[in-house]
Amino acid sequence: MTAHIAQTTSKALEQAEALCNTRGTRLTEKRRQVLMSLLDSQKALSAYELTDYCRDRFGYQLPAMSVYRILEFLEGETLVHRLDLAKKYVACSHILCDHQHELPQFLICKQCYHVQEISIQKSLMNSLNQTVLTADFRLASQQLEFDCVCSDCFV
Amino acid sequence: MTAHIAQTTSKALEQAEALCNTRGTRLTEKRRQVLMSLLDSQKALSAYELTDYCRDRFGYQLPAMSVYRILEFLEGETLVHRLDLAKKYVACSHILCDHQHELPQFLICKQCYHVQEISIQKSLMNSLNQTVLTADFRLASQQLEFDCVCSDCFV
DNA sequence: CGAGCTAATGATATGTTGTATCATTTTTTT
DNA sequence: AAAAAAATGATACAACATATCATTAGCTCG
Repeated sequence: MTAHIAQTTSKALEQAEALCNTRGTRLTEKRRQVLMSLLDSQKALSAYELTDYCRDRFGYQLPAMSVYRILEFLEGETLVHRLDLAKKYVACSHILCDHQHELPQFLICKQCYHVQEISIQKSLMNSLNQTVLTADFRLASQQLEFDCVCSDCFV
Repeated sequence: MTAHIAQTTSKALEQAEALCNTRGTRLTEKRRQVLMSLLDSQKALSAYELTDYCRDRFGYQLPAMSVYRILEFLEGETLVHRLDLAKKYVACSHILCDHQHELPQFLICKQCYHVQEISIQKSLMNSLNQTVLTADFRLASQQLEFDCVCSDCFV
């Protein structure tokens, strides 16, 4: 039943499953399918786009409510990131790495929703945190998002 | 009919009106009221919150559609900024200044929606732009927004 | 094994933010 | 005052999201 899957996708799914097992959570069939969709689509998708994607790919309509719950689960397992700015979701680009990562930052192309997960230098983040502190605020999260245009979309 | 207005608010409104006049646009009564609401509330408000604010303050229900149009106008005049992250709107904090400003950055308290308009050092912005370029993206705007917690809300 | 519990999913309703479109009113122009 | 342009109102609807209750699938333990 599982149609063609890119090799990295299938490896990532294995890894994701293993990770869930060690944590005593379950990567159910539907959760797996949502994650697979995000991995394969190679870009950020909204919850409703995911219901479409599942319909097209797996031949059944996954209710939006379920998608939201599944995304919430996957986010809790750090397999997926929610992008506030785009109101979309992406697969974590580090599922296949076994080492721990810094908090990610995201560059989101507001034209095509390609997402690049980067890591901003410590010194830059320090300056930024310092600047924010000076104004008597604190960053709510070190996981920043930036509205961008990618090189493909830049005229 | 105009209830109590803080002095800075009334000065800002004057300045805003003058600015519109020189540009050949009109700061109509409703536009004035929306701007006044944002100035007085001292925090970011959503379009729908503004309809409530107007109802409470001016005794009539300004339709959401009108609020959106008015906000669009005010944004065009740089009297108001739209905050994507918060999906809310704030009065520009520089209405009373007569000089030109750098592009603003915003620190938004995600608890109480107090907004601080700051200006990030050139060097920091340069580094950031450089980092983004390295990933083959460009910032869509230099007007950045950061999800924050303000000192009042920070436990 | 099967009754009972928990976790996961489905179905439905509703809330929030925002846009599209057409009608009406107000203001400006001539 | 008539015609044109600008602003506002009314209505419908789209996209994203949450709340709540019903149902189903999996697990546990006598």
